[in-house]
Amino acid sequence: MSALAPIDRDKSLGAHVYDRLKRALMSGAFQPGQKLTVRSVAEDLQVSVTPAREGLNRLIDQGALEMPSAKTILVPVLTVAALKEVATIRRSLEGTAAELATANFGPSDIANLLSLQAELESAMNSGDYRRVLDRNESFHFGVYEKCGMPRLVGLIEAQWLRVGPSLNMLYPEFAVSRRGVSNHMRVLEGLQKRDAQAVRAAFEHDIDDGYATLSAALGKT
Amino acid sequence: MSALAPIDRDKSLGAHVYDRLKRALMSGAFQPGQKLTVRSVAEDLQVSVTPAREGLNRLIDQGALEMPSAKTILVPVLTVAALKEVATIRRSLEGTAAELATANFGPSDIANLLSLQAELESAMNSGDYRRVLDRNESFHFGVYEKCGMPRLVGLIEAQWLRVGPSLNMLYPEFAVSRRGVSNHMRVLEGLQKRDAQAVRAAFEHDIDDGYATLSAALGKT
DNA sequence: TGAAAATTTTTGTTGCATCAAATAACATCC
DNA sequence: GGATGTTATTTGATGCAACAAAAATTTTCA
Repeated sequence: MSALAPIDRDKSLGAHVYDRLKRALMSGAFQPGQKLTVRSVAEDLQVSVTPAREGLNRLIDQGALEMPSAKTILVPVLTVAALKEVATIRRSLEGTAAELATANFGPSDIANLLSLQAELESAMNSGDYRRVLDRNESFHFGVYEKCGMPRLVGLIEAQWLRVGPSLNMLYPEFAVSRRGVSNHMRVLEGLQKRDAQAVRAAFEHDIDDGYATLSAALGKT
Repeated sequence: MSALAPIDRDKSLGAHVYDRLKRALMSGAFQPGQKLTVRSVAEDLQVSVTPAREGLNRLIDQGALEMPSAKTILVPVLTVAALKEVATIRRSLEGTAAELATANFGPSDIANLLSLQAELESAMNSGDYRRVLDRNESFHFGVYEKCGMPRLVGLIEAQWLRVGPSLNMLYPEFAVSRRGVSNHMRVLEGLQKRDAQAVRAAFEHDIDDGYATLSAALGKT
């Protein structure tokens, strides 16, 4: 667990632990199946066990970590069934967020997305898969956040957190899939035409493609 | 907070606290706006502050409780904006769960729902609003749980928990609305015909009706 | 009388020792 | 050798005292 560094203390330590673990999870610092312990996290982050346990429990609550038995905390290994369920939830939630966000998009917002997409493609061309994943995330949430429903966006984040670790582990196979590019293009077109249904459809398609790719990669494990 | 009684100790105390608070919230034991404290919950449930705090924080995490400042925990007062957001999320999630559940329904499952609905209507006729709410909840989750996606059902539960306290406060005005009956009827018809889209539509309609009623009642506060 | 300041009380957070249970390591036996 | 029983270690949970900050209360003063 030395993939973590000490944190600075201003607000709640438990919240800090949660944030740091979340980022570590999304950036692929932990392997699926890896065991975490309250004490090791506490030591790495230089806090006592109480806030460490709080951060871990929050992640367990939202399904970003697993506790198969009373004394073991694991980074989840994504099963095909779990992936399918997350994909189903994501389709509902992200489709809705995207649909609602469309009306709130102005030219400058679209310009921001365009530059994000450009960065994504350049990262893809240079084989920088980690940056591909990062820009992809920014693109998606750049749209969702404009729906003006923070609780909805929070739920979506929780779903991403469940797939994050496995996604990172498989990212060369995943990020190399170029179908995502055309889906994002259709998002941008829909946004420009203010066609909410088209935007929703593009995101749903993107999620379906990602699900298929990940599902196939998972089967080979 | 004397609306709570001591709990028995077998599994995790924090989990128990969470369960008890959840039930208390859904059954209307707390008023929206009411202040909760770690110590009072700990005392009522006869546990130390650590598991009490854990249970409270879990509820805060999923939005069933609020923490407007660093030292105050509140039962949320539902704003119109929050209600609208919850209704949007519920439409997505519950619509999807209902749609997916349809294929898994057999005759005995439908019979169970029918008797639940009969109990609901008899409770409504006798003016037992609390029982109306209870049977309504059982009806909804009786369908959703058959979709075979526990994570999805968990997300739905979290949404109900957000509306629960305010729902209970207003339940005479809310439960008296008879539009729910015809929506449930359409659910049952759709289930019998195995028409997933009809079932989804019926639930979405039910949620919309509930939103409208609650929204109106909320405005009068 | 009423607003501002000072004081007391309340409150969530944190660190840590302790506990019981689960896990791991090891030895034993057939 | 492999299964089984035994011991040692690790681990999450819990209770509790101490702390700093926020709230509530009281006092002060114009």
